Amino acid sequence: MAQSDTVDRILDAAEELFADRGFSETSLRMITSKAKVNLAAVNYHFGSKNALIQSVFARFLTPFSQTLESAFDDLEARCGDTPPTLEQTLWALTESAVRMPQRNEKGISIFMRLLGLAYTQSQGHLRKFLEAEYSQPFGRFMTLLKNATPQLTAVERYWRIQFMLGATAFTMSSSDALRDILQNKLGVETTVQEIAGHLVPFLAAGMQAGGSTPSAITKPSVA
Amino acid sequence: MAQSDTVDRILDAAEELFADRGFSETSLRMITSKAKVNLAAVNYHFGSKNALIQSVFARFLTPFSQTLESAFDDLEARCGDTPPTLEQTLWALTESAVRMPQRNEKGISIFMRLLGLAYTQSQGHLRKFLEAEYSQPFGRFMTLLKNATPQLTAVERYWRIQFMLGATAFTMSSSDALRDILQNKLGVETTVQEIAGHLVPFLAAGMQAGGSTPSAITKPSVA
DNA sequence: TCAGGTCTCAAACGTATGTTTCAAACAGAT
DNA sequence: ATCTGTTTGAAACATACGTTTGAGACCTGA
Repeated sequence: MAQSDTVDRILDAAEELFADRGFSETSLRMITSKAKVNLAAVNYHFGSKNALIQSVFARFLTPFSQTLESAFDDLEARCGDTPPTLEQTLWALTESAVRMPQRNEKGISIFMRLLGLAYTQSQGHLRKFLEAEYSQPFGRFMTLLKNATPQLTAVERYWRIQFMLGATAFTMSSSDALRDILQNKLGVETTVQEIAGHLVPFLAAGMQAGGSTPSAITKPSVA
Repeated sequence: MAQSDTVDRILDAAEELFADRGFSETSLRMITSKAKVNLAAVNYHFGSKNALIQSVFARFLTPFSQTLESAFDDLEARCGDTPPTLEQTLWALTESAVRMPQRNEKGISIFMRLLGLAYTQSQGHLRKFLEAEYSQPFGRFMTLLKNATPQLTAVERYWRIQFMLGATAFTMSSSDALRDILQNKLGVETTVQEIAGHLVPFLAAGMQAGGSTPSAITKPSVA
């Protein structure tokens, strides 16, 4: 073999196992046996398990962030002086995710699930790595959101962005299971694209919700 | 001591460590040393680590589900024949969570974080346990949601409920960190109650969002 | 052909985990 | 006070983990 494909085999196996089971619950031995590769190859090629985790993210996040940047470029060019709307911004993000070239039919699900895991299982090292490598498109997305919702106070916008991230990360991270449930309960087949089609209007409506707290919440009674 | 408090000490320590670090990342030795209890006590009192995890959930979920049931009873009594509105239903849930008697000032955060972990880290055994033990209040909540949003199709409602769960679980599971960030960035102090005050209108608006997909999403170009 | 670097392999290392063991300490009832 | 079942204690168990080792295979360029 001209150049070893061991690296890619390890990345493929790790990506799928991580997405299925999480990071701590996936051992190097599971990965190497699925990849049909020697155990030592991981530490030889990547140095450590943590570095492997970061490499798995880098492999799809780097092209994705480039796709995203150019989608934002297009959007801003199309809008001229007026800032893009909230829906436009959300759709730019969504389409960038969906359009990513996939290695296989499960690609987009794995992609989403890994993103969700990155948020919820963040191992410290992963969070630092992602912040260091991909803070720019993230910050740009935040700026677009800010300009698309000038009516919100900073505090309100902050929380609503967290809610959006939560709804997205959570749903996508278990999109496979949720799709199966829907298939069994209502007999409906669903694509990731269709999930996004439901999600974006939900997020946009929540983000632009009117006046807050219709009934003031009562303080908890101190026992 | 009349009856050993070892069990409670273990539960307290486990609850806090699980909330901080997740399940797989928390060892029995961490728990027993934090609880100042012998290692073997866990297996003696609970049988296994998995059973301990379930006990941690049972300790706060059982009283919570009772509180929730009576909150739903009150709500339905107050509404008479007309079904409760979406906001009313969401507030009933939120207030039940906030009103739960807390063991300490971090109680509500830990409560929320554990719920989030239950969803994202679900170990199989935990999911089965929760479904077996607490399906009734959950199903009742779903019915209330259904009656409060008759305009939605079943599929649309299904996805929007997932989005609500995601936004809630995710936000609450990292509410401590998010509150710290807000404190540092904007100098704003926040209580969990206030987070709920932001969250409920967001959820209600998203749930009742109007017509879907303002711009049809394009199919991914097959490379 | 051969030397040198790249890569693979089986095996072992040290550490950490969940669990078990069994003797000692304890409690409450007789 | 003594017995009995319950709870604790220190230690060990078996297993799994991430990582390291050193010898061998392989390819490449001279």
